Amino acid sequence: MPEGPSIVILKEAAQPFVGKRIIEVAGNRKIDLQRIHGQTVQEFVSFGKQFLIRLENLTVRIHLLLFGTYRINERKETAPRLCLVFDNGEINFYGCSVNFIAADLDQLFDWSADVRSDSWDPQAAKIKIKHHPDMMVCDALLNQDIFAGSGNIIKNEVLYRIRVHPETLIGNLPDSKLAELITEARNYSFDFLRWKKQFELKKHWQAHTRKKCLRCDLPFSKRHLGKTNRRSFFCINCQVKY
DNA sequence: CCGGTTGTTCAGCG
DNA sequence: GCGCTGAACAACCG
Repeated sequence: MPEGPSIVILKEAAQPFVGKRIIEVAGNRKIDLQRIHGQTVQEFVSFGKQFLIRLENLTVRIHLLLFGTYRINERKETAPRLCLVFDNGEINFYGCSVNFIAADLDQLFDWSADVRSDSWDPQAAKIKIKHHPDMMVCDALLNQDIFAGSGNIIKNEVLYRIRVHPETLIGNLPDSKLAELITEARNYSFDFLRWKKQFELKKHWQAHTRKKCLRCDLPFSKRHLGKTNRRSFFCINCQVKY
């Protein structure tokens, strides 16, 4: 479900509830959900993989993790972690983390790190990533402080596009390749969003879960790499280790 | 039917 | 206090 672009889709789907009052709250999350009963939705915000529901005096933060799902105006068999009912419908969240944030969102979130947002700042990303010369590029693309919203699919697709081996250290990456890395992290996020909306995301995968390289026809390597130890699909022939 | 995963946090350890 | 590891969470696909 949830790399950043999927959260953008959720935000768009939830728009009918902006300005609406929560007339009923339920869910199996072990916090006092009734705190938000009666509050009005000011706006829905996406930040990376997080979905924020900004209310009058606090914000609900939802993270769908690996398996989280949601339903709008319908319910699943299983009990929702959080259910919000409005006078024009309801939204249900399952298998996710739910927390309340009382702090100012601008203090908490670095909006410039969200690769998919208008606030994305590639120059800021360049400065941040250069602080980690010993970090592998595969870990950098999963670092939410630098590339908020980028996940394992985006990681694999971006590294294949720019022909860089996932174990390349940031400090060894030529400046031109670093620039490509930052540019393509954003580009692929937009492609991901467009394809996901058309229900054809998987069709466009060139690296993720693929068995062989489209460029040279050699078998892909599939290994768990980096400190994040996540699946990497890559071509040792076409992707250069700097 | 089982194994694996588009993710993150936290406890426990050395 | 640090970094590392593994567990926990929980749903769906192949």
